[in-house]
Amino acid sequence: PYSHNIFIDGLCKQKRFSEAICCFQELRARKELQLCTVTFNTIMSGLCNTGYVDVAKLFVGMMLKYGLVPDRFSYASLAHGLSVAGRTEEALELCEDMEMAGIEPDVVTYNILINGFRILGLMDCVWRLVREMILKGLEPDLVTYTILITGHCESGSVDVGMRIRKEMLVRGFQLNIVTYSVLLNALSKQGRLGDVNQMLDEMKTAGLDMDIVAYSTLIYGYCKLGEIDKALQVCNMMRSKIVPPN
RNA sequence: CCACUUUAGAGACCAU
Repeated sequence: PYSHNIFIDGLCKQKRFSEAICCFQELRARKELQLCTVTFNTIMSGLCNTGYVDVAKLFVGMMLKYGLVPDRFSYASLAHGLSVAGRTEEALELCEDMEMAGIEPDVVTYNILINGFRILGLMDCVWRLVREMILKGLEPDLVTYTILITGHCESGSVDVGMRIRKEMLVRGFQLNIVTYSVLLNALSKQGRLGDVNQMLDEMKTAGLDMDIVAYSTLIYGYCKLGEIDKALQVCNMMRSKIVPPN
């Protein structure tokens, strides 16, 4: 029953928007299949992830004409598009509109905005939002923490990043491969081989599988650390495994 | 271990 949405999503994810929109128009012309909010969300999300936020916004007007109301997915897609474009203030306003429309911000909403301010390097705004979400009874999740670590590592304080990692462990969070990749990247850029090895030990203990980004990060990191033989070793290890492409 | 849509990580390439 959702095959048309799945199809449009596939086209969007391959950035084949003209075909996606063709398909969309065809659905629009054929009355028996109803366009629904998900159909619009799929297109908008695809556009937003490709930098066409303003085009995506046009679809909001269109969906309203169809009597469809944007849901939290619609708002999240747009807010994300704005955030990664460095337009986090606009994203913030959009989320306020969402709240006015009766949709409460959730962890994803906050993560999007927090990441937006992280991209702008505004860590004070980042923390302001973290405090705000906690006050609203929302718990920062693994994604939130990863953004925080990324932000601090980027702004030069890998130690703060490591402290947040410790905080996560204390609070019972299992770091995942993304979080470790962030740390590996920052630590090797800082020349902290000892810490890199400690993280690798932790990952092994936790039974985490390396993925393609982690491998690439580690190979690059070892090269930066001057450990070319280690880098080659990782290359060979990677070759002997099946690593899903991204 | 999964079936319609939203959030976090690397490098390379290209452009500037």
